Amino acid sequence: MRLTRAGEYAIRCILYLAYKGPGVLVSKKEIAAKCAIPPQFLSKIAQELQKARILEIKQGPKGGFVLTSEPDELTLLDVVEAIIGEIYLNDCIARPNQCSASSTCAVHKVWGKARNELRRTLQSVTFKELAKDPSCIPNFEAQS
Amino acid sequence: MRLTRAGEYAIRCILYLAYKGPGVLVSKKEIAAKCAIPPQFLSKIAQELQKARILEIKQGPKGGFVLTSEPDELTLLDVVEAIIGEIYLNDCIARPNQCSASSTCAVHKVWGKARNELRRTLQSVTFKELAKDPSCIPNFEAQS
DNA sequence: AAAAGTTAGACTTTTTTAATCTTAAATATC
DNA sequence: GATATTTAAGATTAAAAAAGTCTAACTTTT
Repeated sequence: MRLTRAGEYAIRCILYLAYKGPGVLVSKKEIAAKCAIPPQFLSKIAQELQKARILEIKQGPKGGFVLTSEPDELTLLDVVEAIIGEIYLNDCIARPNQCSASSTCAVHKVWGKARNELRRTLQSVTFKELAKDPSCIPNFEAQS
Repeated sequence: MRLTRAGEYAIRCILYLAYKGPGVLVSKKEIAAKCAIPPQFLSKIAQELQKARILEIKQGPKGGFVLTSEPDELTLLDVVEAIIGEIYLNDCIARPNQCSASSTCAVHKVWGKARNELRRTLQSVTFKELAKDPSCIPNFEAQS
């Protein structure tokens, strides 16, 4: 019951872009270095984020990533689910047809509730707020 | 971000025992068959549950498992954490020393909050309540 | 056209989860 | 007490998922 590392990396990456400002192009190299993300792995993550229309990738020299979403509309949930897919806490809820028990079952309901709460909590936080607090990633200030 | 199958099995097993009543001995074979759990895997799960003092294992012929906890004091959280350990939603919260960011970081706080909510929700449900609704596992009634 | 930077998909490695196998131990029944 | 039944406990294997890397191709600036 853990967020994958890819998910954590995605959050860091977007946080960094949000800190730099929407519309500002930042090279992959810089992000990888500042956020301690393996560069190739970052590419894959960025691709997913682009598919979700959270950022845009610009190729060629002077290429990099640009945040296209508005930081005050972009939530933690958006980024997490762009990477790991819609959040489910257990298979029973994720694939109801594979669970032989009824969907009205009491255990089922609890997990459903827990899932909704979790999603709501992650949805309540925007990157605009998060980017205000640069303590989340070290050395945000140093160098460009 | 999913409950492991071992966790789901544990819930089913305890639900079945709670349904039968605390203090009632049920054979491993019966539980495995009714709850669709691989018998050997059930042994391992039961061992963990015994360590957590949720049930007791009785060996020999006429052996099996007995629920030792009171169903109205035993929560979903107890059973889940007996199997998968204390719940954490991300590594950053689970192993603070490995996260280079400060523990006062805003992202950190959100995950901490989400985790607390999740644990609280799972803790709010007892097996006494759950066992009232036998729809969770099929064929509860059939046979002994 | 060349060089710099990124893509995209396949591939490999590592880790985790799931399940099984084997030998041993406990206990009811005869 | 011997035997049959039932579960224990640890090692091992298998499967699945996650993490990361490699390669060849594509874009764009100069």
